[in-house]
Amino acid sequence: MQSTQDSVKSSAKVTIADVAREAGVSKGLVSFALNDRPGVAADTRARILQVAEALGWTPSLRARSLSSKRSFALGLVIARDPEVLGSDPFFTSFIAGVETVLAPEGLALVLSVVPDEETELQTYRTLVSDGRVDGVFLSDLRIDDARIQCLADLGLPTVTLGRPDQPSPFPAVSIDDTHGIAESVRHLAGLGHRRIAHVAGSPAMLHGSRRQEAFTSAMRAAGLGDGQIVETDFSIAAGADAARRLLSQPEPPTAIVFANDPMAIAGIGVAQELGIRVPEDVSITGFDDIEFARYVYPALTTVGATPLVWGRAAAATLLGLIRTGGADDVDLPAARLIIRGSASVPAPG
Amino acid sequence: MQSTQDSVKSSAKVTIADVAREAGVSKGLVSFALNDRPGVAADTRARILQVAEALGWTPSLRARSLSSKRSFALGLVIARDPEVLGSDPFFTSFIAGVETVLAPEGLALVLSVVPDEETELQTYRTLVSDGRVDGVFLSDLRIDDARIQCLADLGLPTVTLGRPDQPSPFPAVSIDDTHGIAESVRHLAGLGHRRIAHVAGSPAMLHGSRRQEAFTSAMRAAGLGDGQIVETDFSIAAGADAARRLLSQPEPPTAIVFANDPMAIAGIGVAQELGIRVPEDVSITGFDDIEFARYVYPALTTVGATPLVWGRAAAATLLGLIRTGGADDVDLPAARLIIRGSASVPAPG
DNA sequence: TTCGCCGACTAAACCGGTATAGGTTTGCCC
DNA sequence: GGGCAAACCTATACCGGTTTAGTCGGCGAA
Repeated sequence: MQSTQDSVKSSAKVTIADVAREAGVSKGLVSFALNDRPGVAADTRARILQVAEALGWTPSLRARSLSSKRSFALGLVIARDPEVLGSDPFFTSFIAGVETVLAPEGLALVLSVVPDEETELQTYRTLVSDGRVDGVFLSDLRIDDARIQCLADLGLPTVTLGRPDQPSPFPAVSIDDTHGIAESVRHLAGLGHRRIAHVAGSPAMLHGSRRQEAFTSAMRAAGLGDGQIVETDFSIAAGADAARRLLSQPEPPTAIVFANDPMAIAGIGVAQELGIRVPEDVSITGFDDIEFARYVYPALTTVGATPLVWGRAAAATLLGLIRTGGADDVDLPAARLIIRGSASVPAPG
Repeated sequence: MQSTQDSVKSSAKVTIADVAREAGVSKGLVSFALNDRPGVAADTRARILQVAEALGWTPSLRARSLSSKRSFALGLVIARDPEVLGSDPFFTSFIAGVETVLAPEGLALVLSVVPDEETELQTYRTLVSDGRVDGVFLSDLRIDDARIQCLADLGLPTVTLGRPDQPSPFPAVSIDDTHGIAESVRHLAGLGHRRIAHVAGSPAMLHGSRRQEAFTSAMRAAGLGDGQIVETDFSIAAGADAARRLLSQPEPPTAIVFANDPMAIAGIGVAQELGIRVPEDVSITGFDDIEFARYVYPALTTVGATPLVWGRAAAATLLGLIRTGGADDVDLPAARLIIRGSASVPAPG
């Protein structure tokens, strides 16, 4: 209140040189103190940090990027038809989870939405050659996924969402979704269903084929044969088509296990449209537990995925990989079946 | 195939200095040629670019950022409860639209998902002080929105999604959503409905209050009084609650206009749960035309928004603002009513 | 012929950090 | 008391572009 002090003397950004001068040390030492590295006396370090604080100095991200060859950002590339993407709430929740660990670290998330795989590979290359990110999340793993080799070649630190079907140099953060499918089948079998069908996701996608396998083996284990399977691309439209096909048969299944919630919800809609009651005439289960699942009628019996938790774990793992050069695989708790109203005992006969 | 040529001689990144040497000019001139500025002879420029091409030179984004004080990235901050966010497909489509214009320009999108407004303001400040972005999109405009002043103070180029209710220094990219609401009311009135209710979004949000006003004035214009209105926060849960409240009344409305699709879909669920038939006993309309709208039963009569187009327009406008220092407001074509099965003539009586 | 000016181009400073090769102290040991 | 190493710290060269202050040659006007 009493001094016409500096501190507002100029709106020019304060730099490391200002801090160094004010603290009576060299730029280099300020840098060392900031990144707390050995070789700085404790009291000197304290003084430097205090001066920095007083001057309100924030090291320039840009300068840091240039000299340290890091970018302080992580990347996520999503390859999907935007139209289809919209109905899948996975990514928004996943990203929210990622943010919870990035934000406190001062890291940013660079997001790309691209239409196809070729563009996706190109995007990774650009991301690397621009030095835009320090690492990426690899999602929607596919069978024999070309992106793994691409990212390995690029030398870009990566965390895969799920364990690839091929040798991979990257840590995987996975959630066991086969358990939930098996639980679904057991639940339905326990209710008395014998003709259970599966609307599978794309067999080219790892979680699609894995859930399908889980379905088959659970069916066999329950002594129900292989069960009828219709493959889709995970889209709502495809799910609706599959449901229509299954339910229009002479002897339709009494229960359908859908590989994701959007398709299951479309399935409920198709059944109703056909005058088939859910769950009296056909039981339906989904996978994901998206918010809609609780609010459609009947409420969807589904398997609860936790994209937010997944995002958090993936971000923590990627951060560890980048900082220490290595990271272990992480296995999240298996997704569990959530019982609501869309599955019940089959109609007699 | 025949020459053991260079080009792979060293994996070291080729820099502007390499290009300059190879082309026999100075670094500065290469820079001038690259950013095609006056003062370079046409043939010299051509030669430089050709050498750059031959050497496979890509200017370092980091170096460019440092010296030019730009970051070649745009930002989008979303403040929402991640749980609620997931059910709203708006952003994924919007982002996809944004990407279609950013990608060809070599720009990246930095995305932040934050839990509340205070964090959002802080995020903008960090984004600016880190020089992380060259501009941002401001979405989910609120009444008397504090973010506008904040962004103006920060001097961050901004495009608002919709026209704010206060003086704003920023260009607005808007879509008229009142038209669609009015169309909905007229459609329902034309079918013979007299008791029409509105499940409004948050009155604190601009599109919430605007749609509500549009509803009210359309009702009056149709000579149907003010109509019953329930305010929500746009969330599915709130929409379900509102529907339950409305439909449990002694004299429930025969039609409900929902401020968005997720709430409308929840509304259909609630009605079915209560044993109220849609559309026989109650007609329902939504807003957004999310993908689910086509696949629930009955298919949702709703107003078609076009987030992808919006994203494209917003990105183009923001780009223009950043590059030329100014940009005009853009008005997208009004959202139109899409008639499906969830609204029909009311039951007699 | 000479001056002035303009367009093309060069050299070097600069952006704001990081990294590294020295320089001082200081303390300890023989 | 000289020798030496560890602990601290400084000076300076980067990182790879952009930008500015000049340099230089040539041409039109005086």
